Amino acid sequence: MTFTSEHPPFAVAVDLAVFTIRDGALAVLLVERGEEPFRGSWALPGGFVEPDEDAEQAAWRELREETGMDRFPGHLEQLRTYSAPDRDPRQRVVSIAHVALAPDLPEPQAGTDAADARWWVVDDLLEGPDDLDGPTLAFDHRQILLDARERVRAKLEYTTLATEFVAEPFTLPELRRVYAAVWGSPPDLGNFRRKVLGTDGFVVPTDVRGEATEAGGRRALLYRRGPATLVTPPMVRG
Amino acid sequence: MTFTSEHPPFAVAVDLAVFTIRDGALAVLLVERGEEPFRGSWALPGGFVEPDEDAEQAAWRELREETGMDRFPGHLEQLRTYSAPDRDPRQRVVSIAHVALAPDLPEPQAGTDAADARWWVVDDLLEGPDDLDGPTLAFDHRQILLDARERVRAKLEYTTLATEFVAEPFTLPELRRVYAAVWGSPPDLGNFRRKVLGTDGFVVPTDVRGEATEAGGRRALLYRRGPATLVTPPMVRG
DNA sequence: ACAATAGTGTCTGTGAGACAGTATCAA
DNA sequence: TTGATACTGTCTCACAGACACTATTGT
Repeated sequence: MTFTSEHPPFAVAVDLAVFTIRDGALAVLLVERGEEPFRGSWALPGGFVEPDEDAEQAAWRELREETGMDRFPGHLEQLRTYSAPDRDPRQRVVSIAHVALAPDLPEPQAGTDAADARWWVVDDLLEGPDDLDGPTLAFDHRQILLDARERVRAKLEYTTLATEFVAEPFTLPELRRVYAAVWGSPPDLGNFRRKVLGTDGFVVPTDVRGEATEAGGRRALLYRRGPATLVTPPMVRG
Repeated sequence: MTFTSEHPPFAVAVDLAVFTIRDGALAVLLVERGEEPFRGSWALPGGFVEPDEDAEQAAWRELREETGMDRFPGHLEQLRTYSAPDRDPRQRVVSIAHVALAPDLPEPQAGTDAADARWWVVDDLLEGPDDLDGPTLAFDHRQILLDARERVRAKLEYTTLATEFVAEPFTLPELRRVYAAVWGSPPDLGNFRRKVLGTDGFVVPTDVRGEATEAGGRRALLYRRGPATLVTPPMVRG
């Protein structure tokens, strides 16, 4: 590996697929671009990596900026890096994409360089013959979003990551609705409870029951996240 | 995401953890650095991404250069990107690390900028109280190697990737030795056969038996790789 | 009482773990 | 014939799938 300073300059960015559950559906945060290229298009939030930070720090910083929160209350992990030479028409930009999960967040603030920002139902962006209900995404962000969704779907199978989608304390029916939203159909009720409660450290019970809903029905017990991170053997997608 | 050309220049590199099975052990290709920094240290092979290629193309190119083969005969995938600001003392270098798997390869050629290149037993580099038998790796390559090994270990559980470690045609005992090398102990013989042969498209039988060994013993049937890529439910690490 | 939601119990099949036994080879 | 290696069979247990049943709430 020879280094000479004639190597071409790259810009290095992070892009974020920030997921939450809204109204029973998996939703992702998009920003409307206020600058060329793709002005007016919707894109994943992101930004350039600064000289004194690594990609993860840059991702946390963008997360705080885009959501307007001091401390983003969810999970963040690197997804993969996208590096096609022509992925940005301006110059060579390599993007280190990340996935973030959070409990239902408030409507986001439009950042300084975004015209607008809002949550979109992921299926409206990715499904259907012609992505009926959603806009076309800027850059290669459709591919990033596809990869990010698949990462989340897969990780719900063998990790306890689903708990990052609910605010503490939470009920098991709430947690089950996370799986329903991400996988498209709910896991069997009894088997789901058996798996979650049988996995040591997945959730820890409180002695408090949740609020009554207007429809009536038994009030569910509240839980908090446990220390476990892996589920073995994995759950299987319904 | 605002773009202005004052964003600092990064160099973008690919680094490769190239694995093979040699003498029943998982081995990785390292090069001895002929340039500063870390001159004389051992490092993962790699190089800078050129203006007209993406990271994967750069990785394939490096793979051909380092192994001296026209067409590298194995599997390649992106691992993750390492971006600590001080990971290279010369300037800001972001490295998109990759994992490659191949059947037993010839001794490599030292490249133009490497003093030497050879295979190392991975456990000699990573295990033991003070990495007894191996050198200290340059840059953050010890961490990359740790992550790469874990990726390979995990992927043997739920994919058919093990077949990339053996040349076609191969026997089931050979394939089993791959698992033994990567996981540290061999899976149960009978259960292993049941799983591999019971997974549709994992391997396809030929009607030929392998060569006799000098120790004698029954000659094993030869197989080729099948079209399947996933193993469900996964194998579990012994 | 009834509807709605939370939670329990149980039957059954699949498949992994463990390991004993059989087949085929060279010397 | 012996030792070495390849291959088959089987018993058992854990656990997921399916689904019926009970419990607790509001109206």
